[in-house]
Amino acid sequence: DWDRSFRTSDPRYYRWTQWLFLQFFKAGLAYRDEVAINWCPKCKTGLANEEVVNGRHERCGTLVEKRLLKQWLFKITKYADRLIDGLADVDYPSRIADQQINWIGRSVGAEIDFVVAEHSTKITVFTTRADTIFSAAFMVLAPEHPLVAKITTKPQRAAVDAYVEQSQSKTDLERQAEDDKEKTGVFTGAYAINPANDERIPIWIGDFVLAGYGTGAIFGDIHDERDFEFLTRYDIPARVTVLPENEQEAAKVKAKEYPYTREGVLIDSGEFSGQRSEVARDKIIAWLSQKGAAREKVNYRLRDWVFSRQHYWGEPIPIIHCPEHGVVAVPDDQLPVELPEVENYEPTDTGESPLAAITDWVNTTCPVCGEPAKRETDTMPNWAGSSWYYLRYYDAHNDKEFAARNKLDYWGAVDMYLGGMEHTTLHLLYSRFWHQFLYDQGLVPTPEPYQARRGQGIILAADNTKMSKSKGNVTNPTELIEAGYGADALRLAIAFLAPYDQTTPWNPNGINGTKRFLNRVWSLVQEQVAAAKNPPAIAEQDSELALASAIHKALKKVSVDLEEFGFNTAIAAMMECVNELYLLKTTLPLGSKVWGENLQLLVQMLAPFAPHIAEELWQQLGGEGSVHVSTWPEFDPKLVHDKLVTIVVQVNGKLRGQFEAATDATEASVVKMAQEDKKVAPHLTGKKIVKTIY
RNA sequence: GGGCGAGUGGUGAAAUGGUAGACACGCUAGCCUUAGGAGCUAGUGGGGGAAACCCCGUGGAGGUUCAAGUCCUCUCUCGCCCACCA
Repeated sequence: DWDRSFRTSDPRYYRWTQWLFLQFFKAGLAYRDEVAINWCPKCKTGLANEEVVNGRHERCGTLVEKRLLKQWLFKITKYADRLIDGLADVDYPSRIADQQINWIGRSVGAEIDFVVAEHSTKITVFTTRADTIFSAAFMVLAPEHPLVAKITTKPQRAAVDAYVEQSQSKTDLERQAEDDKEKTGVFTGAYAINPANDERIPIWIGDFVLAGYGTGAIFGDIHDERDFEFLTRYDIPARVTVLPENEQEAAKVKAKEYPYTREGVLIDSGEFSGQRSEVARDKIIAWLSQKGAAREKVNYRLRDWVFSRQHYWGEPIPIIHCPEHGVVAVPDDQLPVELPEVENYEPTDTGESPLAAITDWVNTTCPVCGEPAKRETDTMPNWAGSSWYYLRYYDAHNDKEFAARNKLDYWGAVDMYLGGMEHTTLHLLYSRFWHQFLYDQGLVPTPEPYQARRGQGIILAADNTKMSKSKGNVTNPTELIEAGYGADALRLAIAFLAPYDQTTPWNPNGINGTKRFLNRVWSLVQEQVAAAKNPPAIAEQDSELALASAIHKALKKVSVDLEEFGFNTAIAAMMECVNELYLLKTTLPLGSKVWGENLQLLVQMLAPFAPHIAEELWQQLGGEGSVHVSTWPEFDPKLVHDKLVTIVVQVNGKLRGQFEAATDATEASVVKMAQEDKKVAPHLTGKKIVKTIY
């Protein structure tokens, strides 16, 4: 419906994107914080975690750097559980749901406090293996951990400072240890007290510990592969507290031959010795909690969503900074905050948006006090406008609300949402988050935006890599159409290529087949239309029945396959049907009313796949109105069943013969026919039939 | 290292546990045509055979079953996603 079209870059649209942002802001879910964010030096902007793939910006492939910047963030982590649980109520393919669950990375464990010896400070660590607490041999802080400077002893200061500086200059990719690269760290000189057994353990810093996950600190022991590697390298004494039940294996574990990371039986763990580790885990957390040194904690791999961009192109974040009143929302009646006209929209390298240079735009007044204030100059990411666009289709031109409630109620959730797999942890996740928030605010009627989701497969180039403009391996559809194939043949070729959700290479010759098929349909109808001027006198009932049967069998297959996205097999069924019609027309002359009616059914089936040719043929066959608004035909169950069925006979599991039998033949008669079949009989002579399966 | 998925002809692919390779591409031969990069007909998994027909065959090894591409166990390979996430 073209009356409902709009652009997300149009101020009449992004006015509401800004308004929705302010709802997040007012609910405390959009906040400003100074964080080490991913920075793309080429695009000169900050990025969300989701936009960094293998240490590179997913758009341009540039190696991402870390920068400490004051940024707008969305508290998507608050919705982590909802984003997981909501998947149970929608129809998504499991690989999409699994990927989102995996991305959110829910991890249940505990936070445990270690007191720093000779200090009053505590360091909190996160662990999923509280049962191994008695084996804690050392502690490691991320280089960015706020306590590093405070606890480092004088003799170690120089080494620690050097290490911190070195880690900060590394990109994420460089910090990631590859297989041959060893973990590095440096001792702070300080010690922590293990709350379980009061042992002193050394505190190290190491860049394999991530500042952004958990508490940025861990305790290390022999029951973790990374920790094992670290303690081996730096010769830190360690103790085994979990043993496998297998005695031989347990001996090797005791000898510290390798890190034992699975569940087992606790030893050397105070009152918990002798218990199964998975049972002891919760008890130890409870025990430490009583002492005030631990609490249950769930962590997520998901990070809060960095929402600021330092681009000109983006919706301005509708915020005013007032020296007196701080961060103030732009009042609704002053929306939209439009992008100013500029000479130069190139990004700067300062971490500031190019908007910051436009003083007469930046300088404004505070909506609260009317005193001079400055506009926020960061803009929103491309994901902002796309996070709610589907709602705007319900009420595309409303200038009072983002969409009227009665229209939202009427349309409800999106029934079927098609899109690429690459959106799974970007747009699809983001828009579910927005929608869940809007639902909580009472602004939309459904808890989830999309009832069902399907991901289409990617068509690869002939070289088996993804078609992309930058690689220049793209087959341009326009060229095929200009080469005389037509849009219908192209649509069919794409749909026929492979199952809808499958990634598959483009076969440049496939379109020959679909064009040939359409030509055959076309010719058949032309013959019919011409012959109908002098209809044949004789009609043969058996052939007419065979004709209807061929059509209805295809109709059944197409009807079922359409619902299941089985487009390739639906098209195959129509091809099969047309092949059969070509055989039939030799015994049943074209031109009859029966032919006309059945060909109309064929054209109706074809219409969703080849809309243009179907419309033309529909009119040639005398169809009323447009084929595309005609009622989808129902297949006749009586016609899809054959009168004869092929019976296949196996003897001792081997295929020995086949014959045709009437569909309504009795079991006894079919068994008799099978035994008497001239190919089957020789395999039975001189043998006793033990069992017959019909 | 973790998660998910997939391995079937020369190619893309079909196949509620019941005739493996539907449908198509490509190829071969023939027909038709002034011509074919059009159309039509026939053939096209491998091996054997004059033929009827027989044997083998869905990455590999086992298993369940009257019957396995399909179910189970182990294993190899490839693809996608995530990844020092404690």
